[in-house]
Amino acid sequence: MEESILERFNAFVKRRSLRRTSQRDSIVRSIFAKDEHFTAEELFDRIHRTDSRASRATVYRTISLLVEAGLLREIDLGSEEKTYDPNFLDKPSHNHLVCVDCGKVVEFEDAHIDLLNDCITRRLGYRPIRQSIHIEAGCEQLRLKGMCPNLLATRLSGKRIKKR
Amino acid sequence: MEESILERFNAFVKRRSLRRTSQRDSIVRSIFAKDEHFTAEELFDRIHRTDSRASRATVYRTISLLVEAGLLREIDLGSEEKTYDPNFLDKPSHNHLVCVDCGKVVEFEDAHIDLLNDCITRRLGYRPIRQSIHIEAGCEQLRLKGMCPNLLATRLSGKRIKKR
DNA sequence: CTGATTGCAAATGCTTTGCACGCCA
DNA sequence: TGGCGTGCAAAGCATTTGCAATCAG
Repeated sequence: MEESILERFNAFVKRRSLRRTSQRDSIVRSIFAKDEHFTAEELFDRIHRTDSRASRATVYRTISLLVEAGLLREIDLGSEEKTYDPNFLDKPSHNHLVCVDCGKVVEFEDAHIDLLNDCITRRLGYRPIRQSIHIEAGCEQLRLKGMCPNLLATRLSGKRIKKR
Repeated sequence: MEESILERFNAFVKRRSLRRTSQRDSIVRSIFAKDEHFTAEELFDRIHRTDSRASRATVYRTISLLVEAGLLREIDLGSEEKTYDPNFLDKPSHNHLVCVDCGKVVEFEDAHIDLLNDCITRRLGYRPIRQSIHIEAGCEQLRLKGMCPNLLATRLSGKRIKKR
């Protein structure tokens, strides 16, 4: 799975007369080893926690290349930093729900929504290209039972949820 | 119309034991005199082109206050800087379509979309709070007739359309 | 070989903040 | 009068860029 993405990236690199390097390979592998969203800084940390090595600048530059290649997408989760989503190859038209209580991000696809958005776009006189839905919602569990497992997990992991 | 918003802001200011100042008044008036989206920097320029005076810091600080007061909303139009939308008081649940050709932003509301999003949110086990749809689309006119009036207007006005 | 790539540090650009002075209540 | 508010410049931060050394093809 990851290998095929690496191959696609290398094909892109060749097509553009760029060069394959160990840093680029490491970065691409690191990104697609998980299905998690990440910021540039988080990716830089993740890479440094393994044997691989790549400078901050190279991480930023490779992310840009991946976005240009269409293998990675920048998404808006409401955080200050740019966030990237490696899951658009599997789910080309998914959307995001962010829990305001625990910060958990849920990905979802919905054909009805896609169709409706397409209709709206055409009715406005435009040609649909891309659409994304950002839902902010609260834990139903937290409201009903007074607690939410993700909230707990989030606190324990010390993950910060920055709000704009 | 703008006056009533100013009144609401001043009520908010009083409720929080803050103070009414000429700078805050000017900034609020300037924002709600138009229905245009803006960045902090654009607002700062706009204010300085009139008789009013307010420092950059005060502009930023007042924008934050307005967002806290629920009178202004931060939106994501894909630009690098934070963009603000003064139209949520009139249209509490509108969305944005951005034309990739000319950068024009079209606001639209749709009850079907809102309902569908609510259903999706509940089906995922969450309590709906807020949802926003971001549509990127192309000028149908440009494709069919080879030109788009907004594209021309945009170029003449020298407005820059930054892409992320 | 030759030009692309990397790493470093410096530069950017938007936004926030510390501080002294001024002004609203 | 007591603070809150303002303006200025400095600080912060994520991201980008210039440049010399290095490396891929």
